[in-house]
Amino acid sequence: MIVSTKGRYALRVMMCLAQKEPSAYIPLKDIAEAEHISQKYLESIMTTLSKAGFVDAVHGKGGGYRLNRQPDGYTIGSILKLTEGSLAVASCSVTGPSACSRTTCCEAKPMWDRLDAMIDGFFEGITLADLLKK
Amino acid sequence: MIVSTKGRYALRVMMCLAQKEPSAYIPLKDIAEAEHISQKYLESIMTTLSKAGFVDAVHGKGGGYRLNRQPDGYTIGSILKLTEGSLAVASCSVTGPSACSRTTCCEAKPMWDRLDAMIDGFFEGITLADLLKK
DNA sequence: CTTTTACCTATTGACAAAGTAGGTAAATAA
DNA sequence: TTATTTACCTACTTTGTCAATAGGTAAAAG
Repeated sequence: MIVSTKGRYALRVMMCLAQKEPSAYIPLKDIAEAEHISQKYLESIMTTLSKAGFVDAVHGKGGGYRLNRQPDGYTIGSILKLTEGSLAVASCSVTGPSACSRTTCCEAKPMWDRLDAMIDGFFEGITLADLLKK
Repeated sequence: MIVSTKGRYALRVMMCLAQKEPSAYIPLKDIAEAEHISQKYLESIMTTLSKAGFVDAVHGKGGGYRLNRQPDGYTIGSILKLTEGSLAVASCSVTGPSACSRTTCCEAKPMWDRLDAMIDGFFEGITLADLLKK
């Protein structure tokens, strides 16, 4: 499973916001209820989206979250990469401490890399607006 | 991460066997040592491969495992699907008890399905022989 | 100054992945 | 026949991540 609930919830939330009045701020509570997601869990996702500049957040009464771009300004890839951290298919393609030690000699690595690139291209070629059209 | 060690180990083992004398039986111990995989852990993987008819297994002295087809008779997809169970990208595309309850109404489902099909095509289009050529 | 909201730091529970332990059954060589 | 080598089987432990929970603090508006 490449995409966990975190990424899928993020997608749903963004789609939810995209269907609201663009200027309106929607409180987290409302989003959680509409999407049947735990309010507390959703908090961490919204914070991620907010810190990355994907949504505007406003405190206090009348506050909440809203998109700060048109729906076609968000690729699915950007949302998923932000919330999932990585979309790597196998740890072979990962760099850093959890990287595969065989990276330099593994015959399969070019295959993993090709697939990673393919998946990246797939998600970068779809925007929120595309999903809403259906 | 779509592919765990189980699937990656299975790939390596199959590639290892493909490079041996086709008629020879290779003991599990030798494979484990050559690939630096825990002998006990590898057992469960070999059993899966054997039961599915991907390799021949022979007990006793002089026994072990060997491929029963040419390397181009194994697609990477068949090996991964066998050992990983499923290559589904999101639980949206899974059927059964762990399936996503929104399946019928989720706007994103067609996207997951398209990606799943793409990944399946990718892995089914590569054989063991292809990997060995590199 | 009270309410509403976002934001922050832990902790818990569930579950699967990864690896371990200790046996049984089959086949061969001696 | 007997000892050895091997595959096969069942269960357990460890580890780590995901998903969710708990209990606060800071900002903004009425």
